[in-house]
Amino acid sequence: MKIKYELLKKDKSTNARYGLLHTNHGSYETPIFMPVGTQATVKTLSPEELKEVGSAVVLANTYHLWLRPGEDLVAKAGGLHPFMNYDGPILTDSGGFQVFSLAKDKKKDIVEEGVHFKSHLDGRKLFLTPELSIQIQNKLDSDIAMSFDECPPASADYNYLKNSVERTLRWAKRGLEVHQNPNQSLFGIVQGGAYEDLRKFSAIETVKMNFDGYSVGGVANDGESKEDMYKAIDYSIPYLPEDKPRYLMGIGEPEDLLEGIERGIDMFDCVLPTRLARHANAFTRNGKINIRNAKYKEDFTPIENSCDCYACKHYTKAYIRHLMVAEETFGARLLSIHNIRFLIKMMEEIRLSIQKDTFSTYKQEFLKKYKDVKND
RNA sequence: GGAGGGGUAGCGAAGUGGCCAAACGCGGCAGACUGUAAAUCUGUUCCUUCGGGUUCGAUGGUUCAAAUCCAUCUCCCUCCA
Repeated sequence: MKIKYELLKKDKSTNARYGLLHTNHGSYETPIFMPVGTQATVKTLSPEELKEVGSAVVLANTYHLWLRPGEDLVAKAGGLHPFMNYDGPILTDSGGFQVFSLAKDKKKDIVEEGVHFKSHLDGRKLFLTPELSIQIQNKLDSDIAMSFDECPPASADYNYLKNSVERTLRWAKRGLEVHQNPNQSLFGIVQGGAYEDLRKFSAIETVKMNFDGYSVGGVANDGESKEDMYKAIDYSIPYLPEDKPRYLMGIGEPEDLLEGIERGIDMFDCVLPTRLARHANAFTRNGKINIRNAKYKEDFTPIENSCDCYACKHYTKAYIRHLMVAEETFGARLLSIHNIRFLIKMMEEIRLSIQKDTFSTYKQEFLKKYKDVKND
């Protein structure tokens, strides 16, 4: 069975919407934040811990699992769900982003057929095509597969983007044609940088192919300004159908989640909560803090008194700081739990506010506090 | 008592006449991170009113110039007695 999106409530004053995402592994409210587990694990967290923080969908990555351990091995295990012991929904990214991020300063050769590039593991030559990406994802047996798109750098000019958008459309079609897994949904990806006509064209043409959901891509590239990101969303959303989920790829700063939701996004994924955790940063209602800072040395209070996560219920900043300074992995785990819980709790509150038509107020008040931040 | 080796920034450790306020590592202090080649990377780390000032165990000397050469003292390590 494919996923199904059920729109339950539209915010009165913004494009924010509240809905339900029905999957083969449960139904979940949207907007939703999805943690990233590139190599079939959300770094440092067990599936049980993911559940405990209220997480539902997790991401895994086609490129990485293709290279290691290989999609056939995962298929032998019965697919990603049994392989990683996760019974919630799994979304696989297509590898399009890796072509961009791994080969940033190196040789890569994007041709009509696909992309030639080198393995980050052993340097051997690889050739990834839209068909191969989809076939791998079929075998991985994720709930949601992503089209293989080209993720152009933020510096790409109009002409490059125009060609890229057109090629991404052809790739989307090719992927759709070979997609076979009846239990797996497939999303199309809208590209086009911050250009209104390109985003519009990309959205309209992608929607014509009738995917199970649509995402706005190319917004988490380095060098991309927030303004361009918001434009990319604004220019894409009007052409996306209301009865399908909209997914903003790679975005996870609290401010950006609010901006995305306000513009009509339902799904987000981001490595930020887990990466920041490993780098000793914690989200708080007043902004991010670096728990390694000397000022927390003797701070025997939780990261946040108001937080209901395992880390905040049982551990102090002084202790977590000690763990991070001593490079103990438990520190990264506690911070990952907290950071994911922070974003998920935020989404819970946002969903409630949309239902009560108070999203705008919620956003305003959240940002007001979140900005007090760095002047403490 | 004898022979040898050595004392360099918070620690370890290069440097053995000028390019040395002194490599590098660690530690310290900060910062970055948005579809994870990231438990990674970057900056900074004698004092300063940014002109400069004071450093390489101590003191004195040689030299235009000393962490680097000489003398004395002092402390540490190894071996022999």
